[in-house]
Amino acid sequence: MTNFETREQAWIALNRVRTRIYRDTERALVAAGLPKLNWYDVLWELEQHAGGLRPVRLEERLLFDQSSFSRQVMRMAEEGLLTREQAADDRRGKVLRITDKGRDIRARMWVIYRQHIDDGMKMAIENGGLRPISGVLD
Amino acid sequence: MTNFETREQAWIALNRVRTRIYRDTERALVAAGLPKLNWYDVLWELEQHAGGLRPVRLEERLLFDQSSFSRQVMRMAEEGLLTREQAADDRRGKVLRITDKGRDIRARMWVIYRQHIDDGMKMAIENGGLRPISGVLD
DNA sequence: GGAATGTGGATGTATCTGCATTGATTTGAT
DNA sequence: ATCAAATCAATGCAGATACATCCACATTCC
Repeated sequence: MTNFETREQAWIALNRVRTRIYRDTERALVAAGLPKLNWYDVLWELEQHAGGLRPVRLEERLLFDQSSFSRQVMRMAEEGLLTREQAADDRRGKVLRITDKGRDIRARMWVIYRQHIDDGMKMAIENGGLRPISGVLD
Repeated sequence: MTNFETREQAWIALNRVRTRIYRDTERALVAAGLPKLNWYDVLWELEQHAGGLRPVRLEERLLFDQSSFSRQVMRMAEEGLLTREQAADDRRGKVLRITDKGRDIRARMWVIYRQHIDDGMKMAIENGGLRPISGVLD
Protein backbone atom coordinates (compact mmCIF):
# COMPACT_ATOMS: atom_id res chain seq x y z
CA MET A 1 0.00 0.00 0.00
CA THR A 2 1.03 3.57 -0.64
CA ASN A 3 0.22 6.88 0.94
CA PHE A 4 -1.48 9.77 -0.77
CA GLU A 5 1.57 11.98 -1.04
CA THR A 6 3.34 9.37 -3.10
CA ARG A 7 0.36 8.90 -5.36
CA GLU A 8 0.07 12.64 -5.80
CA GLN A 9 3.74 12.89 -6.74
CA ALA A 10 3.25 10.13 -9.26
CA TRP A 11 0.23 11.90 -10.70
CA ILE A 12 2.13 15.12 -11.19
CA ALA A 13 5.09 13.39 -12.80
CA LEU A 14 2.83 11.38 -15.03
CA ASN A 15 0.99 14.47 -16.15
CA ARG A 16 4.11 16.38 -16.96
CA VAL A 17 5.48 13.60 -19.09
CA ARG A 18 2.29 12.96 -20.94
CA THR A 19 1.64 16.66 -21.62
CA ARG A 20 5.05 17.25 -23.08
CA ILE A 21 5.15 14.17 -25.25
CA TYR A 22 1.64 14.83 -26.47
CA ARG A 23 2.26 18.44 -27.35
CA ASP A 24 5.61 17.82 -29.02
CA THR A 25 4.23 14.97 -31.05
CA GLU A 26 1.31 17.04 -32.25
CA ARG A 27 3.60 19.82 -33.34
CA ALA A 28 5.77 17.42 -35.25
CA LEU A 29 2.72 15.87 -36.90
CA VAL A 30 1.34 19.22 -37.97
CA ALA A 31 4.77 20.22 -39.26
CA ALA A 32 4.79 17.05 -41.35
CA GLY A 33 1.33 17.80 -42.72
CA LEU A 34 -0.22 14.88 -40.87
CA PRO A 35 -3.37 14.71 -38.68
CA LYS A 36 -3.31 15.07 -34.93
CA LEU A 37 -3.13 12.37 -32.30
CA ASN A 38 -6.81 11.80 -31.65
CA TRP A 39 -7.11 10.77 -35.27
CA TYR A 40 -4.26 8.37 -34.74
CA ASP A 41 -6.06 6.52 -31.99
CA VAL A 42 -9.12 6.03 -34.15
CA LEU A 43 -7.05 4.78 -37.07
CA TRP A 44 -5.20 2.41 -34.79
CA GLU A 45 -8.35 0.89 -33.37
CA LEU A 46 -9.89 0.51 -36.80
CA GLU A 47 -6.77 -1.16 -38.12
CA GLN A 48 -7.05 -3.73 -35.33
CA HIS A 49 -10.60 -4.56 -36.42
CA ALA A 50 -10.56 -5.38 -40.09
CA GLY A 51 -14.22 -6.42 -39.86
CA GLY A 52 -15.21 -2.86 -39.00
CA LEU A 53 -16.22 -1.24 -35.74
CA ARG A 54 -19.33 0.49 -34.45
CA PRO A 55 -18.85 4.09 -33.31
CA VAL A 56 -20.25 3.25 -29.88
CA ARG A 57 -17.55 0.67 -29.30
CA LEU A 58 -14.88 3.14 -30.25
CA GLU A 59 -16.24 5.82 -27.97
CA GLU A 60 -16.02 3.41 -25.08
CA ARG A 61 -12.45 2.53 -25.83
CA LEU A 62 -11.28 6.06 -26.49
CA LEU A 63 -13.21 7.87 -23.75
CA PHE A 64 -14.36 10.52 -26.21
CA ASP A 65 -17.41 12.66 -25.99
CA GLN A 66 -20.05 11.19 -28.24
CA SER A 67 -20.91 14.27 -30.23
CA SER A 68 -17.33 15.37 -30.76
CA PHE A 69 -16.51 11.89 -31.85
CA SER A 70 -19.39 11.81 -34.29
CA ARG A 71 -18.09 14.91 -35.99
CA GLN A 72 -14.51 13.76 -35.89
CA VAL A 73 -15.47 10.57 -37.69
CA MET A 74 -17.30 12.67 -40.25
CA ARG A 75 -14.16 14.69 -40.94
CA MET A 76 -12.04 11.58 -41.17
CA ALA A 77 -14.50 10.12 -43.67
CA GLU A 78 -14.34 13.33 -45.70
CA GLU A 79 -10.57 12.96 -45.81
CA GLY A 80 -11.01 9.42 -47.04
CA LEU A 81 -9.33 7.79 -44.06
CA LEU A 82 -12.33 5.64 -43.20
CA THR A 83 -15.75 4.63 -44.51
CA ARG A 84 -19.09 4.80 -42.72
CA GLU A 85 -21.48 2.10 -43.91
CA GLN A 86 -24.93 1.21 -42.64
CA ALA A 87 -24.78 -1.55 -40.07
CA ALA A 88 -26.44 -4.65 -41.44
CA ASP A 89 -28.10 -5.74 -38.22
CA ASP A 90 -29.02 -2.36 -36.70
CA ARG A 91 -30.56 0.34 -38.82
CA ARG A 92 -29.71 3.03 -36.30
CA GLY A 93 -26.02 2.33 -36.49
CA LYS A 94 -23.01 2.61 -38.73
CA VAL A 95 -19.94 0.49 -39.24
CA LEU A 96 -16.58 2.19 -39.55
CA ARG A 97 -13.83 0.71 -41.63
CA ILE A 98 -10.33 1.98 -42.28
CA THR A 99 -9.29 2.64 -45.88
CA ASP A 100 -5.94 2.06 -47.57
CA LYS A 101 -5.27 5.74 -47.32
CA GLY A 102 -6.10 5.55 -43.64
CA ARG A 103 -3.62 2.76 -43.16
CA ASP A 104 -0.97 4.69 -45.02
CA ILE A 105 -1.50 7.84 -42.98
CA ARG A 106 -1.43 5.92 -39.73
CA ALA A 107 1.86 4.29 -40.69
CA ARG A 108 3.41 7.66 -41.47
CA MET A 109 2.14 9.12 -38.23
CA TRP A 110 3.57 6.21 -36.31
CA VAL A 111 7.10 6.94 -37.48
CA ILE A 112 6.89 10.33 -35.82
CA TYR A 113 4.80 9.30 -32.84
CA ARG A 114 7.07 6.40 -32.03
CA GLN A 115 10.12 8.62 -32.02
CA HIS A 116 8.55 11.03 -29.59
CA ILE A 117 7.32 8.31 -27.25
CA ASP A 118 10.77 6.82 -27.27
CA ASP A 119 12.65 10.06 -26.62
CA GLY A 120 10.11 11.41 -24.18
CA MET A 121 9.84 8.30 -22.05
CA LYS A 122 13.56 7.77 -22.06
CA MET A 123 14.18 11.30 -20.90
CA ALA A 124 11.46 11.07 -18.27
CA ILE A 125 13.02 7.98 -16.84
CA GLU A 126 16.59 9.22 -16.97
CA ASN A 127 16.01 12.53 -15.28
CA GLY A 128 13.81 10.90 -12.69
CA GLY A 129 10.50 12.40 -13.69
CA LEU A 130 8.80 9.06 -13.34
CA ARG A 131 10.62 7.81 -10.32
CA PRO A 132 7.77 8.49 -7.91
CA ILE A 133 5.79 5.88 -9.78
CA SER A 134 8.53 3.44 -9.12
CA GLY A 135 8.22 4.25 -5.44
CA VAL A 136 4.52 3.66 -5.64
CA LEU A 137 5.03 0.23 -7.04
CA ASP A 138 7.78 -0.95 -4.80
CA MET B 1 18.39 0.70 -20.10
CA THR B 2 15.04 -0.28 -21.51
CA ASN B 3 13.79 -1.31 -24.90
CA PHE B 4 11.20 0.52 -26.93
CA GLU B 5 8.40 -1.98 -26.43
CA THR B 6 8.55 -1.46 -22.70
CA ARG B 7 8.54 2.29 -23.06
CA GLU B 8 5.61 2.10 -25.44
CA GLN B 9 3.66 -0.05 -22.98
CA ALA B 10 4.38 2.45 -20.27
CA TRP B 11 3.23 5.28 -22.48
CA ILE B 12 -0.07 3.60 -23.22
CA ALA B 13 -0.72 2.77 -19.57
CA LEU B 14 0.22 6.27 -18.51
CA ASN B 15 -2.12 7.77 -21.05
CA ARG B 16 -5.04 5.65 -20.06
CA VAL B 17 -4.68 6.50 -16.42
CA ARG B 18 -4.26 10.18 -16.97
CA THR B 19 -7.19 10.42 -19.41
CA ARG B 20 -9.60 8.72 -17.08
CA ILE B 21 -8.63 10.61 -13.98
CA TYR B 22 -8.68 13.88 -15.85
CA ARG B 23 -12.07 13.32 -17.40
CA ASP B 24 -13.68 12.02 -14.22
CA THR B 25 -12.31 14.89 -12.20
CA GLU B 26 -13.61 17.46 -14.65
CA ARG B 27 -17.05 15.94 -14.57
CA ALA B 28 -17.10 16.00 -10.80
CA LEU B 29 -15.93 19.61 -10.79
CA VAL B 30 -18.61 20.70 -13.23
CA ALA B 31 -21.22 18.81 -11.22
CA ALA B 32 -20.10 20.73 -8.14
CA GLY B 33 -20.36 24.04 -9.97
CA LEU B 34 -16.60 24.53 -9.94
CA PRO B 35 -14.19 25.49 -12.75
CA LYS B 36 -12.26 22.96 -14.80
CA LEU B 37 -8.79 21.63 -14.25
CA ASN B 38 -6.79 24.06 -16.37
CA TRP B 39 -8.06 26.81 -14.09
CA TYR B 40 -6.89 24.79 -11.15
CA ASP B 41 -3.32 24.70 -12.39
CA VAL B 42 -3.25 28.45 -12.81
CA LEU B 43 -4.66 29.04 -9.35
CA TRP B 44 -2.17 26.63 -7.88
CA GLU B 45 0.81 28.33 -9.46
CA LEU B 46 -0.43 31.75 -8.43
CA GLU B 47 -0.94 30.61 -4.88
CA GLN B 48 2.69 29.49 -4.79
CA HIS B 49 3.82 32.97 -5.81
CA ALA B 50 2.28 35.45 -3.45
CA GLY B 51 4.35 38.19 -5.07
CA GLY B 52 2.51 37.73 -8.33
CA LEU B 53 3.52 36.10 -11.59
CA ARG B 54 3.97 37.28 -15.15
CA PRO B 55 1.79 35.51 -17.72
CA VAL B 56 4.85 34.49 -19.72
CA ARG B 57 6.28 32.58 -16.79
CA LEU B 58 3.02 30.76 -16.31
CA GLU B 59 2.77 29.80 -19.96
CA GLU B 60 6.18 28.23 -19.74
CA ARG B 61 5.27 26.22 -16.69
CA LEU B 62 1.88 25.12 -17.93
CA LEU B 63 2.73 24.46 -21.58
CA PHE B 64 -0.31 26.37 -22.74
CA ASP B 65 -0.84 28.08 -26.02
CA GLN B 66 -0.20 31.79 -25.52
CA SER B 67 -3.42 33.13 -27.01
CA SER B 68 -5.64 30.58 -25.31
CA PHE B 69 -3.93 31.36 -22.07
CA SER B 70 -4.41 35.07 -22.51
CA ARG B 71 -8.14 34.62 -22.88
CA GLN B 72 -8.31 32.11 -20.06
CA VAL B 73 -6.68 34.59 -17.72
CA MET B 74 -9.17 37.20 -18.87
CA ARG B 75 -12.07 34.94 -17.96
CA MET B 76 -10.56 34.11 -14.61
CA ALA B 77 -10.15 37.80 -13.90
CA GLU B 78 -13.78 38.40 -14.85
CA GLU B 79 -14.77 35.74 -12.34
CA GLY B 80 -12.70 37.53 -9.73
CA LEU B 81 -10.27 34.66 -9.16
CA LEU B 82 -7.21 36.74 -9.99
CA THR B 83 -6.14 40.30 -10.70
CA ARG B 84 -4.16 41.62 -13.64
CA GLU B 85 -2.10 44.65 -12.73
CA GLN B 86 0.40 46.56 -14.81
CA ALA B 87 3.93 45.33 -14.26
CA ALA B 88 5.99 48.01 -12.58
CA ASP B 89 9.21 47.35 -14.49
CA ASP B 90 7.85 46.47 -17.92
CA ARG B 91 5.07 48.49 -19.43
CA ARG B 92 4.20 45.78 -21.91
CA GLY B 93 3.49 43.27 -19.22
CA LYS B 94 1.01 42.36 -16.54
CA VAL B 95 1.35 40.80 -13.13
CA LEU B 96 -1.16 38.18 -12.10
CA ARG B 97 -2.14 37.75 -8.49
CA ILE B 98 -4.59 35.33 -6.93
CA THR B 99 -7.51 36.77 -4.96
CA ASP B 100 -9.13 35.49 -1.78
CA LYS B 101 -11.96 34.13 -3.86
CA GLY B 102 -9.39 32.42 -6.06
CA ARG B 103 -7.82 30.79 -3.03
CA ASP B 104 -11.19 29.66 -1.79
CA ILE B 105 -12.18 28.16 -5.12
CA ARG B 106 -8.88 26.36 -5.44
CA ALA B 107 -9.29 24.86 -2.00
CA ARG B 108 -12.74 23.60 -2.86
CA MET B 109 -11.52 22.17 -6.14
CA TRP B 110 -8.70 20.42 -4.38
CA VAL B 111 -11.07 18.43 -2.19
CA ILE B 112 -12.56 16.85 -5.31
CA TYR B 113 -9.36 16.67 -7.33
CA ARG B 114 -7.47 15.02 -4.52
CA GLN B 115 -10.10 12.35 -4.16
CA HIS B 116 -9.95 11.49 -7.83
CA ILE B 117 -6.16 11.38 -7.93
CA ASP B 118 -6.19 9.13 -4.93
CA ASP B 119 -8.82 6.72 -6.23
CA GLY B 120 -7.56 6.76 -9.79
CA MET B 121 -3.92 6.17 -8.96
CA LYS B 122 -4.75 3.52 -6.43
CA MET B 123 -6.87 1.65 -8.94
CA ALA B 124 -4.26 2.02 -11.65
CA ILE B 125 -1.64 0.51 -9.41
CA GLU B 126 -3.81 -2.28 -8.08
CA ASN B 127 -5.02 -3.58 -11.40
CA GLY B 128 -1.56 -3.27 -12.86
CA GLY B 129 -2.17 -0.43 -15.28
CA LEU B 130 1.07 1.23 -14.28
CA ARG B 131 3.18 -1.84 -13.85
CA PRO B 132 5.02 -1.45 -17.15
CA ILE B 133 6.53 1.72 -15.78
CA SER B 134 7.90 -0.27 -12.90
CA GLY B 135 9.49 -2.58 -15.41
CA VAL B 136 11.00 0.38 -17.13
CA LEU B 137 12.63 1.55 -13.98
CA ASP B 138 13.96 -1.73 -12.73
C1' DG C 1 20.58 58.17 -30.46
C1' DG C 2 18.15 55.50 -33.86
C1' DA C 3 16.98 51.57 -36.78
C1' DA C 4 16.50 46.62 -36.57
C1' DT C 5 15.14 42.93 -33.98
C1' DG C 6 12.92 40.68 -30.04
C1' DT C 7 9.21 40.05 -26.43
C1' DG C 8 4.78 40.38 -23.84
C1' DG C 9 0.29 40.19 -24.51
C1' DA C 10 -4.27 40.83 -27.11
C1' DT C 11 -7.36 39.91 -30.95
C1' DG C 12 -9.61 38.30 -35.66
C1' DT C 13 -10.85 34.14 -37.46
C1' DA C 14 -11.66 29.37 -38.37
C1' DT C 15 -12.15 25.26 -36.18
C1' DC C 16 -13.18 22.15 -32.41
C1' DT C 17 -15.42 20.85 -28.08
C1' DG C 18 -19.10 19.57 -24.85
C1' DC C 19 -23.86 19.84 -23.49
C1' DA C 20 -28.50 19.27 -24.46
C1' DT C 21 -31.71 17.71 -27.54
C1' DT C 22 -33.67 15.25 -31.48
C1' DG C 23 -34.94 11.45 -34.73
C1' DA C 24 -34.79 6.98 -35.60
C1' DT C 25 -34.74 2.35 -34.22
C1' DT C 26 -34.38 -1.40 -30.86
C1' DT C 27 -35.27 -3.64 -26.42
C1' DG C 28 -37.91 -4.93 -22.52
C1' DA C 29 -41.96 -5.36 -19.64
C1' DT C 30 -46.57 -6.53 -19.32
C1' DA D 1 -48.50 -7.30 -29.63
C1' DT D 2 -48.03 -2.86 -27.55
C1' DC D 3 -46.08 0.84 -25.39
C1' DA D 4 -42.50 2.82 -22.34
C1' DA D 5 -37.68 3.02 -21.83
C1' DA D 6 -33.15 2.58 -23.67
C1' DT D 7 -29.66 3.05 -27.41
C1' DC D 8 -27.23 4.95 -31.67
C1' DA D 9 -25.91 8.68 -34.04
C1' DA D 10 -26.48 13.53 -35.61
C1' DT D 11 -27.10 18.48 -34.84
C1' DG D 12 -28.02 23.41 -32.82
C1' DC D 13 -25.64 26.11 -29.99
C1' DA D 14 -22.47 28.38 -26.78
C1' DG D 15 -18.06 28.49 -25.40
C1' DA D 16 -13.00 27.22 -25.91
C1' DT D 17 -8.83 26.37 -28.78
C1' DA D 18 -4.94 27.20 -32.05
C1' DC D 19 -2.85 29.92 -35.60
C1' DA D 20 -1.52 34.03 -37.49
C1' DT D 21 -1.16 38.63 -36.87
C1' DC D 22 -0.87 42.94 -34.56
C1' DC D 23 0.42 46.59 -31.28
C1' DA D 24 3.14 48.40 -27.73
C1' DC D 25 7.23 48.50 -25.56
C1' DA D 26 12.31 46.71 -24.76
C1' DT D 27 16.72 45.38 -26.11
C1' DT D 28 20.57 45.22 -29.17
C1' DC D 29 23.82 46.79 -32.22
C1' DC D 30 25.88 50.15 -34.97
